[in-house]
This record gives sequence, C-alpha cells and structure tokens, in this order.
Amino acid sequence: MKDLNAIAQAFKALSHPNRLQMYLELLELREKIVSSGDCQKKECSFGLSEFMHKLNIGAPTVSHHIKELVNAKLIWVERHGKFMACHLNEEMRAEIEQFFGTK
Amino acid sequence: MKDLNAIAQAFKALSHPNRLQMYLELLELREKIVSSGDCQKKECSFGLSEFMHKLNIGAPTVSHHIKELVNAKLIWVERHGKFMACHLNEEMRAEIEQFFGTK
DNA sequence: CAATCAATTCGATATATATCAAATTATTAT
DNA sequence: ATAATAATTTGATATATATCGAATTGATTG
Repeated sequence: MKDLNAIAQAFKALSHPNRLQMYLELLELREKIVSSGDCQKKECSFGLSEFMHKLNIGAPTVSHHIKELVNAKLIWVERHGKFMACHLNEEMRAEIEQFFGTK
Repeated sequence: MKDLNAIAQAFKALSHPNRLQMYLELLELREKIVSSGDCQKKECSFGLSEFMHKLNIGAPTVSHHIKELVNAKLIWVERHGKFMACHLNEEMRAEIEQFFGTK
C-alpha cells in the first residue's frame, strides 16, 4: 500500500463539505463518461467560476479549495489562457477505492 | 446516495493520521477474517489500550479519537466490563467504497 | 496601451481541533 | 469496603483552517 499520510491528506481534503461537493462533481462527470463508452473525447472538467456559482462561495475560497485538492493529488489542473480546468485524478481515486475495498 | 455531510464527516474522522491508523488496523483485521473464511467466530476488535500502545498517545486522546470514529459511524463499540472493543462498521465501509467506485 | 476578466495571493478574523494533565466515573479484584 | 484499573470528562493551550475583502498577477480584447 501507499503512504498512509498521503491518504490521510486526501481525506482531509475531502473532509470539507464544499470540497467534497467539488470532488463529487468530477466523480459524476467521470461516471457519465465511463458509462457513455468514449472516455477520452468528452469534456471532463470544471472551471473555478463554475464551482463558484455551484457552491455560492467566493473566488479566493474556491481557489484555496482547488489548491488543497491538487496538493492531495485528488485532482489535477490545466490552464487554458485565463481559464483553468479541474480534472479528476484517476490514480488516486482507484487508490482510495482499493483502500476500502476487499483486498 | 447517502447524505453527503455524513460522508464528509467520515472523511474528517479519517483525516487525522492517528485515527486513520486506528481505522486501518480494523480494516486489516477484517481482511484477515474475510480471507480466512469464518467471519463470525474470530475476535475482530481492538481495545483502547491496544491503540494507546500501538500509537504511543495518551488514553484521553485515544478516547477522543474513538468517539470521533463512532460519531462518523466508521466503527462501533462494545463494552465488556471495564474494557471496550472497537469494531469496524461494515455498512459505512461499503458505502465509502461505493462512493469512489464505478457505479 | 488601456480596460477587462479569471484566478491568485495577502492579511485578518473567527472557528475548530489535537493533545495532555488532572479529576472523575465505572468496574473488577482483594 | 478498599484498592486498583480502564475509560471518560474537563479545562487549558497550541495549532490549523475557512472565509472574506482588498490588492495583485496574468491573459485577452478593444
């Protein structure tokens, strides 16, 4: 198994309702993509301001939350000009699923 | 799906390295039992003082951590005289596995 | 270049949490 | 009953974190 502290950090990142909500949005996006069959082609990210409006919190706060999720390796971020795109980190998702799963 | 706040609370409980370690001990105990085949008969719990010695922290702190894990419904507790026995809550474990898993 | 817009950083504040020592409760053993 | 032991509660302290407004950075557009 991986470093326990890394997993603890992931859980800490997910322990805040707003961050958990953000992560869940990406999980659900993944679900749509997986079940649709073509994993690669579809758009599969959210931007900072989308989160802002969904969660009704300020940009600095969202920025902070994104940083936490990135540090915890739960998501990764891409920049497109002045916009950003948040993606699920599939590796970490699988890791945590395995942590709870029957080994 | 279940209440998101309940899941956030579970992650908060697991966000502390010592509590995560405690939970992991119980997960590993479960693993042994599951793979051994006879789920019901084996001893499958840890007591407070076992955690104390494993983690090298004081009893009040362990007591506090146990309470957090119980509140988060990650474990449940049985009393035997002056001793206690901490058990994994299988339902919550499955719930969280599902949260991360491909639905 | 100036204006605008997305995102980040900074500074401040309020709230939560981890931990321990000391005191307390509850149970067992002498 | 008294002593001893397991666990909990209380009180205190130190540390971390969430949030926001204001200022700043970086990219695009007019």
